[in-house]
Amino acid sequence: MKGKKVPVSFFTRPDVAIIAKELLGKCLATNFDGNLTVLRIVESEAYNGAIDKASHAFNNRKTNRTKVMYEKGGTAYVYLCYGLHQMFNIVTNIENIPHAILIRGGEPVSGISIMALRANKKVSDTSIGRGPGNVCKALGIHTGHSGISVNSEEIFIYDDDVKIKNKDIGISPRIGVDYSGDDALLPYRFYIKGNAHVSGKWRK
DNA sequence: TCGGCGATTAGCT
DNA sequence: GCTAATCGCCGAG
Repeated sequence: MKGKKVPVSFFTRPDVAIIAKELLGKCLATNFDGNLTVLRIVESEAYNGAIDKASHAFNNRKTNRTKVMYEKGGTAYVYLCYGLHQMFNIVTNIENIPHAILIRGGEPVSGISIMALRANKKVSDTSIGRGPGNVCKALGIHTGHSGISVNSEEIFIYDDDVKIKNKDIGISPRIGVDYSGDDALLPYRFYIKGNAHVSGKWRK
């Protein structure tokens, strides 16, 4: 791996949408059992805590599952959806403010053959890392990793100085959150335009 | 304690 | 385009 780890202070800043946008182009790496796998983040979504109906922590809802979102920025929040897909989020802001960023898509950078094996796909398959469930499958992340730091030995983010130009960044409403009324329209999804590893699928 | 449902995906048609 | 798969979470009772 080349480049430097993103410090925890990157995630403890107050504006979750800016952090989500700045994550584009950075690398998300996992290192389980000596198997290093890396995806470059190409799609992300911001969840704005207590005032965001689409967030699990809306209205400061705090349960056994969501309590991880109240940790300080830089903590991983992983949960199971539809009984079979795991979603990987990064908690942001300071302690007790439950902001989070969902990683929705990534381009394979390193450990590609391992990721293909985990996903039961070919190395050339661009659907590895496209969609939040696939990101977790490729990187080997599961709900047991919820609560650990994203600046740890097992999971970390690093910056290898790949710069994404503003004109190459697309912004849109979030996917799959129709149930959240007006908040479903918020422009909290960020992606790299034209990248093959961005999930383009819209619900309904 | 119980029952409905979800920040989705893959595989058909 | 449509839908089954599949199970932990959470609010109601």
